[in-house]
Order: sequence, then C-alpha cells, then structure tokens
Amino acid sequence: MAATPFQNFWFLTGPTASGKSAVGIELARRIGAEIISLDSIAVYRGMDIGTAKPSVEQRRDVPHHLIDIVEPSEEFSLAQYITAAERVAAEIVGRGREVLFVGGTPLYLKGLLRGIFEGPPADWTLRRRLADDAHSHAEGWLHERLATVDPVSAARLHPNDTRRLIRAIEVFEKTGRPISEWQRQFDVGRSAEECRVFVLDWPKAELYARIERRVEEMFSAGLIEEVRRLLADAERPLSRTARQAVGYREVIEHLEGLHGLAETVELVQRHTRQLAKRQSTWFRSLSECRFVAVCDPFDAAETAVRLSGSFQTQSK
RNA sequence: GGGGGGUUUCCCGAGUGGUCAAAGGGGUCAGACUGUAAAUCUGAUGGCAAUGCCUUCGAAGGUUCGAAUCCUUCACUCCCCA
Repeated sequence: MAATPFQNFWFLTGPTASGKSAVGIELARRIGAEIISLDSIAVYRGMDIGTAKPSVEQRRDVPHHLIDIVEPSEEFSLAQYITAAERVAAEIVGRGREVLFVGGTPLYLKGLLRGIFEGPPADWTLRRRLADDAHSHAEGWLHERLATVDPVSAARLHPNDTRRLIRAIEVFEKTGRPISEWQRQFDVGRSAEECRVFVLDWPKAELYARIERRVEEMFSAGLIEEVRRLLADAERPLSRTARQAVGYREVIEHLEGLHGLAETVELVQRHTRQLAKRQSTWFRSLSECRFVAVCDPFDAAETAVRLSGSFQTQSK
C-alpha cells in the first residue's frame, strides 16, 4: 500500500482551529485542486458542528472528498482512510486536477506520506479476549506474552500500552509474523523540500484563544442538539470511533448528567487544547513538514498566496 | 453570644511526631504513536552551583534530638445552636 505517489500532492495541515479549511479553499482555487479531507471524524455523516466541517457553500465552491462517507454507527480506521484516499486521489488526477489534502489527523497524514503495512483488520473478538485475559492475569501479562513471539516490538512498547500490545499480538496471531517485521514504512521520511506539506503554525496563545472561541461557537450553533440527534437512534448506537471525538464525548457525558453545561464547555476547550498539543508533537516529528508562520490578524487568502509562492521559490 | 470543623505544594485532595519536597487525581510541560488516532500510552512537574543543600504544608511563637503532624495566640473560612 506504499506505492501511491502521495508525495506529489499538496497537503495543508495544522492543529485544530488553525484555519486549515479557509486557507485550503483559497489554495485549491489558486492551484486548481480538489480537496480531500484529512480528518478522522469529518468522515461521519451528521457530525457537523463539532467537527467544524466546511460549509455547504464552501463545498460547492471547491469539491471536497471523504467527508460524510460513513454512518456514525460504523467504525472507521486508518486503513479504510488510506484505501479511500487512494481511490479518490486517482479519480482527481484522472480529471486532470491537482490533489490537495486538508485536515489535521497526523496519523492519516503519515500514512499517506509513507504508506502503511498490509496488515490484518481489527478482530474485535480476539482483542476482547486478550483484554479479558490480561485482566485475569498479573500486571504485565500482555507484555510478556508479546515478548515470547515478538521481542523487538515488546522492547519498543511500554508494558502499559495495552492497545498496541494487543494489536501486535493480533498481527502475529493472524499472520504468523511479528508486527515489527511488517512495519517498515514509517522508518524514513522525505525532507520538507521534497514535499508540499504545509503546517499552519500559530503562536500558542493565539491558537488557544481561537480554540476557546470556536468551542463556544459550536455550543451556540447547537452542538448539544446535534449530539441528541446522534443518540436518538437506539437501534444504531454511535460507534466507538465516533463517540470518542472531542466535543462529542463530553456532551454525551453532559447529557448523562456527569457534568453541568459550564463545566462541559470548559472540558471541551481543555481537551481541544490538549489535542492541538499532540498534533503539534506529530508535526514536529515529521520530516516532511514545512511550517508556515501565521498570526492575527489572520488572512486566509494571503496565507494561501504565501505558501503556494513559498513552494515555487523553495523548490529548485 | 455558645459549640464544632477547616486552612497542605498551580488546583482538588491524602497525610496526625522521624522512612515527607509530602499519596492520588486534575492541570501544565515534554515525548511516543502504522487498521480505535479528536483515541491511547509514557516521563517530568518547589528552588539550586543538585549522590547534597535551601525554601514549603494560613501567620507568629512554643514543646521536642526531630513537627505538615503536638501546644499557645492571631487571621481568614465553614457548619450547628442562640
């Protein structure tokens, strides 16, 4: 799954609330691109307010893909994303247009840039069994168990990193080969000069102010009502991947009576700041990234001009 | 006016003579991350010339070899009776 030359496409990313969507549309216009959303939650239909999806007008203006492609009751995964992105990107290229990825899910970005291994899909029954076994054994059982079949991965993973330990064991059981032998794609990245991966880079205080404001706007735009609607269909409960999204998780808890409204708003703001922090950690670690400094007053069109121009001059 | 409780490191909150710079949680900072990733996991978190030293548990005194822990007074705060 690594062969697709995603490196030749355009990528616009950055932490949440950094203005990616607005800049993306301006940039797409300039370069004649269609946009592929790079967002693990915007794939869900009906999850609009909390994901700050581009508006209908914006989507009419520039074609957007991989938004609203699954039901909130369905699980979604990295591999599904990569597969869908490959397909859509090929279609866009077929139309003779540029491909511009816009969004802030760094794992998906890395998967696009470097490829992912052809592994087995999640087996939730097996995972559940392993988790149960781990509970009934002593601390560190999963880790020891992995060490016997895949010492390399065991050495890399912390004994408490249950999810990755389980996935590593799962891959071994399904394929008979250790996951550490499968996973080579992420080892080496290309340099920023060879790629067009732009990261909107804000001063922290300004970004945090944008986050606070945006979360308040989500609530006044009806986030709580949106969550009520999502929960209304008892036949099709929200999937594990859909319900863990920031904004949704906290509002669900609010509706369950766990915390009041004011506290909920604060929680969403705080968790969003923490998300932004983790996104930034990813960008710093990716050699492909090119940081584009932005600050208030923010001008999306001007930023788009600047980063497309910077590419022309920087790439010789 | 009478009786009882509280004041702990950024926050909440354990700790009732030494093993306490002080549990745990939150926050913050940093890191990891390949089929749950807006998830999950890890480390650090009083100061410093730092295998030790200095400052800290409302304030000031006191007891003791030794106090966040005991005593006295003061300040603020909460509850009950009047």
